[in-house]
Amino acid sequence: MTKKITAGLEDYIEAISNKINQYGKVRPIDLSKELNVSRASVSEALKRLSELGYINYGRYGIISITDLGKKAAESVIERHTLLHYFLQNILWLDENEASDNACKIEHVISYNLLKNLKKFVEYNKKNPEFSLKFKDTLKNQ
Amino acid sequence: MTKKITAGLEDYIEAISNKINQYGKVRPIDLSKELNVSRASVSEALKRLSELGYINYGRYGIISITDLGKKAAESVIERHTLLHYFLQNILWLDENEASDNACKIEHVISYNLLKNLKKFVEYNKKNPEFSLKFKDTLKNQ
DNA sequence: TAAACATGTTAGGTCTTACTAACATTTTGT
DNA sequence: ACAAAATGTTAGTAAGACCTAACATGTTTA
Repeated sequence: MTKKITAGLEDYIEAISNKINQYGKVRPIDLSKELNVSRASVSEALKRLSELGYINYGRYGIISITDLGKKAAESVIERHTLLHYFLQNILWLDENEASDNACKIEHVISYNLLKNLKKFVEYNKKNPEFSLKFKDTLKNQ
Repeated sequence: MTKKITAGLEDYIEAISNKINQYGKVRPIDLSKELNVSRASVSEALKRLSELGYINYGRYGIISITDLGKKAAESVIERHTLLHYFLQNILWLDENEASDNACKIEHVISYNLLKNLKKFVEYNKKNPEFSLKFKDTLKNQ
């Protein structure tokens, strides 16, 4: 199991990983915009993540993720993706609301909840009638 | 919609309400044990809740909940109960894990997530085959 | 290339939440 | 009733997360 990290730092490592995957790099300013925090806060978070061994970073240097950071990022992103799918395709929340809620819930769920939710989503994909009928009942209200 | 309150204070107001419902009263020491925090932390939290108008409380006085506090407590407890049910009877987590996860998720979900989850749980109660079959697939692994 | 602008860092605050240790008050037990 | 134990509060400290303002460095462009 990956070492513990605060919800706040999980948000940073998640955003860093996503930006690097999308654009090949991230700058502090991108994180500032993405996470709606000041450049100063980003600077502090990067320093902390770097001290904890999740990223490589130095004064004015480029940001890269370590293996430890990659594991952490994959773990958060897995939780996020799964929750987002569940919220959007089973509870039928709209895109934005699914995303917002996933961003918060992803930091607090246990491993077994993740495991069972994963199986639930799989089972639902194989047997989609239930959630589709549920969707219909939502409309007629 | 009830005014915003931090996750921490929500835990306190929830515990206060539960204890009063169970025993007719609460003392700081009960909250300290229930929430696994120091007596000092409870003291501070009670002061804050009282300043915010959620409880009536003064030095060495008895603790009672205001109408505002009752609304807040009902709101958290509703979320908790619903999540607990979902986690225990649809995702099939055991009692303790359902409870622990509900305690954390209850603080971060949106109103629409609550609303749809409520409907989902209702729908599931009327059509329980899906979750029962899902339960079987969990066993055979 | 040098000024203007964008971006990054640091310094110094604030707020919330928690802690321990010390002190105050209340309750219990003899 | 009074000492001992339990409970409640206050003071002082710390960590996390955020902020603004000032300063440092990099980049763009006239």
